[in-house]
Amino acid sequence: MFQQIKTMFSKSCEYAIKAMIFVAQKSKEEQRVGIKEIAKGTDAPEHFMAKIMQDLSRRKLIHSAKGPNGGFYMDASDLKNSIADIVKAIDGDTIYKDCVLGLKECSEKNPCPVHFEFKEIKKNLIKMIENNTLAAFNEKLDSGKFFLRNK
Amino acid sequence: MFQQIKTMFSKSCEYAIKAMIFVAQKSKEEQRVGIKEIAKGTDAPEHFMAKIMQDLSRRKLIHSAKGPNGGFYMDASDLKNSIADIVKAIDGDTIYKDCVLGLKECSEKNPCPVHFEFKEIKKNLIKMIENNTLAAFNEKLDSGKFFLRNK
DNA sequence: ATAATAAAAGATAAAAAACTCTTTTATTAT
DNA sequence: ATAATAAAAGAGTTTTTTATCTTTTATTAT
Repeated sequence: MFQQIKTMFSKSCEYAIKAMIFVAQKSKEEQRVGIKEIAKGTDAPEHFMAKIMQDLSRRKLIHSAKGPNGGFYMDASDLKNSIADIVKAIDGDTIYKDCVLGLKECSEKNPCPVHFEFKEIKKNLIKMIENNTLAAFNEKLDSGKFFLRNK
Repeated sequence: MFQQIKTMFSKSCEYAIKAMIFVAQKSKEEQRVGIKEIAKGTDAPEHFMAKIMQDLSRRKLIHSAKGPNGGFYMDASDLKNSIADIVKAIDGDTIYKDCVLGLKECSEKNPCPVHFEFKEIKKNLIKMIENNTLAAFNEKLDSGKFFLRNK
């Protein structure tokens, strides 16, 4: 079988997380960031990223302004959003409820064979994405220690 | 955005894990299991599952025999395979090396912003899927305590 | 040898995800 | 008011994944 890529999140979600971190950093100095700059800065296809930004905007995870000097930006409360909030907005909350084997009725009382094995993993994953807010990233991300582009 | 499903593994991989567990259980009493029975027992589309079984067979994770009384079966060494082996066979080993944000060059020295956050999670996930062999499941899976069908 | 069985392989179709291009709407500055 | 700017929205296309259907090959039992 030749699936090249199978990552934890969808491509859209990967782009969304990158974009949010990118804009978060620029938002420190009250800058608005245009879609072209976001696409370049995250190495994502511009028009595809535009769609994702629309989604994020519609879901109130980010602010936007049309017209000259317009673009995307974040206020203090936007920076409180976590990776989990972004994932929920783009990929939905299936990561919270869905069985790893895709079973609809999988539960504590009616578990699939791998249910209990994955329970802890998922708990840690969820805790992590909930605890990591954009504000927290902003503190960590200082000059050249991390990167968002595909080199 | 309206992706209904975004699970850890691909659909093919979910089916593969279910099928392997299903056949593993039947293999205790030297039974061979036909593709129809596997599809029914795991609530998967028959012809699609057939393709997956071919993959698993080609990759030597399971044995098969054509003709009357033929079907899929496992020997003792097949039962030593872990969930990780199945995942690697179907979804590839991207879970081992790929960056959560899809960056090709992400590494310890050149990390994406979420690299270190996800490092532990992935380590635990990998440990878990490697430690859970089919043989181990066979011991755990006793009468009606777990299920594989979508009810 | 022949018929029946069951997996393997091939070829195609449908659905979802990823990506692109064009038009519209809102805002700002002149 | 007008032109320029930039996001929003609409309408595609392409690629990948999932699923189905048909033909071939191997094996067994008669």
